[in-house]
Parts: sequence; structure tokens; C-alpha cells
Amino acid sequence: MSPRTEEQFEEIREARRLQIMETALKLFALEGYGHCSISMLSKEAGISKGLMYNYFESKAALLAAIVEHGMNEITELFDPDHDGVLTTEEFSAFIHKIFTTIRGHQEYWILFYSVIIQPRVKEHLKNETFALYMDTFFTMMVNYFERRNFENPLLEVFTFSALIEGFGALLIYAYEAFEIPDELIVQFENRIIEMYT
Amino acid sequence: MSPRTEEQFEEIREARRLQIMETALKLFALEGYGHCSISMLSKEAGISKGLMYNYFESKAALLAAIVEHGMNEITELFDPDHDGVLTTEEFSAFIHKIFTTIRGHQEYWILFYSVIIQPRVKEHLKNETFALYMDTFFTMMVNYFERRNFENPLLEVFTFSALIEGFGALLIYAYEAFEIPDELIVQFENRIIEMYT
Amino acid sequence: MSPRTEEQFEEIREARRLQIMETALKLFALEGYGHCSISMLSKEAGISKGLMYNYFESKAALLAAIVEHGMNEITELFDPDHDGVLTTEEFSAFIHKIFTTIRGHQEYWILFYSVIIQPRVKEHLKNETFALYMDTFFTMMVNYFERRNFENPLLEVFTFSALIEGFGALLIYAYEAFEIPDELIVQFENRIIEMYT
Amino acid sequence: MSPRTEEQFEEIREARRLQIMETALKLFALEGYGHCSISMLSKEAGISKGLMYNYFESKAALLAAIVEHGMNEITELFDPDHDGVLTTEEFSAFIHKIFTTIRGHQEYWILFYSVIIQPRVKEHLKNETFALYMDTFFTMMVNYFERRNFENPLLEVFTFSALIEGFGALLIYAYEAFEIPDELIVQFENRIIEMYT
DNA sequence: CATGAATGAGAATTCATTCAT
DNA sequence: AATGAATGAATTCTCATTCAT
Repeated sequence: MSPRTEEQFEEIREARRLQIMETALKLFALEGYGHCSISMLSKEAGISKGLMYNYFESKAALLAAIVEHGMNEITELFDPDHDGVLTTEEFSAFIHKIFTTIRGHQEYWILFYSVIIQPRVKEHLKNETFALYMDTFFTMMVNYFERRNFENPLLEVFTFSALIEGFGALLIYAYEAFEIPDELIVQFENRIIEMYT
Repeated sequence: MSPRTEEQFEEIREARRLQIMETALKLFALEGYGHCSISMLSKEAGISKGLMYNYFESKAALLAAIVEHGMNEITELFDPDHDGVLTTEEFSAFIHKIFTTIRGHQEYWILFYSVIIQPRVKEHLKNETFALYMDTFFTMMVNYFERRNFENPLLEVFTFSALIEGFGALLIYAYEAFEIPDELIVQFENRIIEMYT
Repeated sequence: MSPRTEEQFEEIREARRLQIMETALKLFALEGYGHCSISMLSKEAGISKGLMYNYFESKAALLAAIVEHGMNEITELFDPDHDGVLTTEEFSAFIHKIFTTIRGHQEYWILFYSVIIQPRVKEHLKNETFALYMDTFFTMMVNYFERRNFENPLLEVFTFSALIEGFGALLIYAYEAFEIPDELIVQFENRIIEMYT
Repeated sequence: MSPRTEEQFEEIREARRLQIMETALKLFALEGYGHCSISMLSKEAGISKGLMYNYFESKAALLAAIVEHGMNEITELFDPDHDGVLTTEEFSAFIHKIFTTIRGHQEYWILFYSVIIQPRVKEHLKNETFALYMDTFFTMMVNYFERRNFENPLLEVFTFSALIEGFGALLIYAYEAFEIPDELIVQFENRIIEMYT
């Protein structure tokens, strides 16, 4: 056995990092960021408290890493070619991907959403990052509806956003109480596609 | 000189109670229930730390009182004759009242909503008041759409709820960043009324 | 109706004072001096918190009054003519009176005893008073056994005291768990009288 | 350099645990369980306030651990073969061991006793360990006197218990005031052995 | 005399973070 | 790289005492 190369170490480190982030996402979502202690996190992740600080500078840094990671995934869905312009195809595909992804990784997105809505969580993030994402999203949406000659583009963005946000909120409410059937989610998706494309 | 009468004490108590609840609603919403300490709360309310406990058994009891109060106001809007049945008029009026009220007391509802969506908040509401409200609401809505022969009543409830929830979420996001113009809210309202009545 | 005279006021005051002391004795014994709040005391006594301070300077002063009162009653039993000498008759009568009194006012003495054994309680009392009582008692007892030519007067005082103290302790242990039958108490008394007279 | 082994951690923990228990026993006894704050305790033990909670779940759990420890020592004295039956030899030996032990570790037993007699202390001992010990003790004693054909076994148990309890109480009273000479304790022991074997 | 709202110091407990090993 | 003992500031909550009425 030759000793591990530096790259191998780096890979192990990265995998561990991701594992910690997953665990933390779950706990932050279920227990709330504030009520979730490093003790709980490290026990759940199967490592010592001290080691946590080897991977993340602080509890807040861990949170920031989680949120940034999720945001990047959304961006990937939303504007895969990073050109800042939303074609009809991209929009349609976006909606479809949103719901496919959510159906496939329901838990992850429920957790992610229930973390980012927590007050103060926003303040722990590099605010620019977050606002930037929102701005980009908003601008692209408005452009989209304008190009498609919708009568009131702003209202459409507002309504569309409300539907997506509200869908997320309902998933959270439902999460521990009852199951929202996949069929209902599909019908909801079709309804939205019908409305906007 | 002579001691205060019972009525005088009652007045003092009622005023303080409301003052504490108002302050707490604001702070819980802005700082998060978990991050809002009794110290902060009492400083903000201009009272001593101990006094809160003269009015509320615990921080959780204070939260419960706030939520119950808001829930009662919603119920009043939603089903003013408390008969558990939603007529077309009541539904239409309900939507109108929701938005009128929100426009008139935007801050209160933003705060209220951002309190109730916080993880763990539900668990602090020991009595099942909250779940009861949600159940009642849901049942009445399903009945409404069934009676009106909507093709897929469940989907309608889901979509309608998502729109309302999402509207709340957008208000929160917008709250500190920019102002959502009243005109947009009116347009949003009309759009919903159009869809459902 | 002529207005009450000053004496009548004084009587009322004195009665109230005693009532408060009785209530406090009960609560101090059952809840412990430290865990017993002025709020509880005043509620139990049916008066306001403020009025308590009209009758007793402080919580500690209330405790001191209770203990002094009990000590005086014991002295009365023990050495009714206050001559500091214990005759055979007085001793015999003392033992009898102890047990008769205890049987008649079991609750009072249980409470009294369980108050005075609490650590720190002693420190709240004017220490001299308490030590004085103990000294007087001790000296009289030693003299008694010396005069009766007991072989080891000190051992007798020690044993006798242990029996009385231990009897008190057993009453407390039993208090909330089971009832010690009167018959057993009588037998215990006879046994002691037999041993010492 | 290399991290501590599990055994090293275990050693540290065990030593600290005992140190905290010893300090707490002393303070609980001298100051009273109720008046003894974690602040005082940690200052006396030379550790930080938080550390106690690394070792004991709560102040009450610490108390329970102390009492259980003492009770186990007594049981060991009283019924070393754990057969629940008290032979004449065991009884005689028990009495002797009680007094020998007390003479040897007077302070410990004074503290222990003055902790367990405090009101409410029993209630903090959530498990029924304490009641169980008392029951076991009582039953074994009654059996002992019955087997030895004492005329009134219950009275004997009562008297014997009173003597032991009372002895404990006297030790406490004496503790800060004067020293009870070893010789007197020996005489007291002989007197009891004489009475009961 | 009488009331109870109000205060504020201090209690128990939690937890992010540090650090010796 | 890894551990968990240790710290101490902050949190929730209690309660003797004061005081305006």
C-alpha cells in the first residue's frame, strides 16, 4: 500500500465536508438553527466537536456553506448556460426540473427551504450573495414575461413566485403531518405550466 | 392614597399584556423566536426582565398567546358566523378582507406569518389550537370547491393555499429590501378572485 | 357602633400575626424555607404581599418569630416555674407532656421540628437565643441525672436526647408516607419513662 | 501530541465526578441543598459553572448520585451478603460498624445525614431508590426482632431507629458548636448493643 | 391599612468555542 | 488529524422587596 496522495486526502476531506453539511442541513431544518448545538451536530455526524472546527470555522460558516451550496444548485437548474437570459425552453424546462427535482429529493428541498426562511439566517449569510441571486432571478423573470408580451409582467412574476414559494411552504407544513401525494404535485406542476407557457 | 380598585388593576394588566405581546410579535418576527431573549424583549418593551413573567407563564406561553390572538383574527375574517360552512359570499368577502386587512396592517401580518413559519414554533404551542385551525380551514375549503363542482377540489385548495402562503412569504422577503406597491397587491387580489369565484 | 379602641386593633393585629405564622410554619415545613416564596405565603394566608411586610420586617424575621414562639412553648413545657432546676416530678411530667402535646398537636411539632433542622435556618435566627435554650436544657438535664446518681450522666443525657430527637425525625419521615399509630407512641413514651425515672 | 486514550478520559471523568460529589456533599450539608447554588459549588470545587453539567444532568441528579452513593455504603454495612436476612451476627456487626465508620468518617456521615433529612430532598430523588432502601431496612429489622421473640418487635424497631436517627441529629447539632468525644460515642454504642443483642 | 405591579439581583442551565493531549 | 474536558457568557426563570395608589 503506498501512502495516500495529497489528492486522495483532499477527496476524503471534501466527502467529509459534504457529509457534515448534509447532517447539519437536516438538523437545522428540524430543530431550527438556533436550537441546534454543535454537540448534537457532531454526534449526529459521528465526529468529535473539535474536528468540526477543522472543517468549518464556526457554526455560522457551516450554515453559510450549506446555503451557498443549495443556491448554486438552484442556479444550475434555473440558468444552466449562465447567460442571464431565460428562453421559453429554459423556463418550461425550469418549471419541470423544479418539480422533478423536488419529487426526487423532496427531503433536501424541504430542509433547505425551511432553513432559509428562518429569521436571522439571512443575516448570517453574506448578504450580497443572497440578494444577488434574488435580483438575477427577478430580472430574468421580468424579461421573460415582457418578451412574451404578458399584459402585466410584474404581476406575473409576483404570482408565479408566490405559487412556487407557497408550494414550498405547504411542503413544510405537510412534512411531519401528512404526505402530499406525488399525483397532486404533478397536477400542480401541469397547472402552472399551463398558466405560463 | 386609597388602594387601586380591582378594575384599575385589570386595566393596567390588560394594557401591559397587549404592549408585551405587540413588542414580542415584532421581535420574534425580526429576530426569530429562538434568538429573541427575554432581556432583549424587556429592554424593547421598556420593562424589567421579571415583569414578563407576571403576565405570561413562560416565553412559550407568550408565543402561544400571540399566535392564538392572530388565529382568532383570521377566523373572524374567514368564518364570521362560525357555522363552519363557507358560502360563496363569505369566500369572496374573505379574500377581499384578507387583502384589505393586509394592506391596512401589513406589518402585523408580516410579523405574524414570519413567526408561525419558524421551525419548532408549532411545538411550543402546546395546545392543539393551531392544528385545529388548520384542519377547520382545510375542511371548509374542500367543501367549498366540492359544492361549486370544481373538477379537482383538492388541487384547487392546494393552489389557493399556495398562493396565499406564497404571498405571505413574498411579503417577508420584501419586507426589509423593498416595498411591494399597494397597486400590485390589488391586482394580485383581483386575479385570485377571478380564479376562484 | 363606636370606633374600635386601640386595644381592639392591637388584638386583631396580634391574631393576624399568629395566623400568618401558622401558615408560614406549615409551608416552610412542607416546601422548605428556601423554596417557599412570599407570594405563596401571602396567597395561602389570604393577604397581599405588601401587607406581609406590615407584620414582619422580612422573610427571615418571620422565620425567627416562628422559631422563637415554638421555643417558648417548649420551655413552658419543660420548666414551667422557670427556676432552672428539674425535679423528678417535673422531669416525669415533662416526658408525659412532650408526648401528650405531640399526640395532640402532632402536625405543629412535626412542622416545627422539620423547620429547625434545616441548614441555614439556624443562621437566620438570633444565634444566642437558640444556643441559650440548648445550653439551659443541657445543663438542667445533666444536673438531673447527677442528682439521681446515674452512673454516667452525660451518656444518659446523650441517649435521652437521641431518643427524643430520633422520635421527631421518625415522625417527619412517616408524615407523608404512613401513619404512626397513637398506640405505638404511647408504648414508646412508657418505655422512656421506665428508663429514666 | 496523540489524543488521550479512552481510558485516560475515563480516569479524568471518574476523578472529577468524585471531586464534584464530595464538594457538593459538603456544601449541601452546610448550606442546605436549596441554598447551595451551582455558582458556589463550582467556585468551591475550583471548576467552571458549566462543567458540572458535563458530569451531572442537573443539580437534582447530582444530589441523587450523592444519596445513592451513601445508601450503597450503608447497605454494604448492613447486609453485606445481600440476602435480605439479618442474622444476629450481622446485626451486632452492623451496629459496631456503624459506629466505627462514623467515628472514622464523622464528617462524611454528618453531611450525608444532614442532606437526607432536608425537606423536599426526597422529592428530588426521582427514582425510588431511597424509599426502597428504607423499606428493605424496615422489613429486615422487623423480621430480626420477630425471630428473636422480642415482645413488641415494632416498638423495638421504632426505638432502635429513633436512637440511630437521634444520634445523627445530635452529631449535626454538635457539629459546629462542640465536639462529641469519641469516648461518649463508644459508650453509646455499647449501650445499644447491650439493649438489642 | 391594603393592594399587587414593578424591580433587579441571582438562580439553574445551555452551548459555541478553545486547547492540552 | 482527532478527542472531549473545560470555559464563561448568555439564556430562561424566580422571588424578596419596594412603592404608587
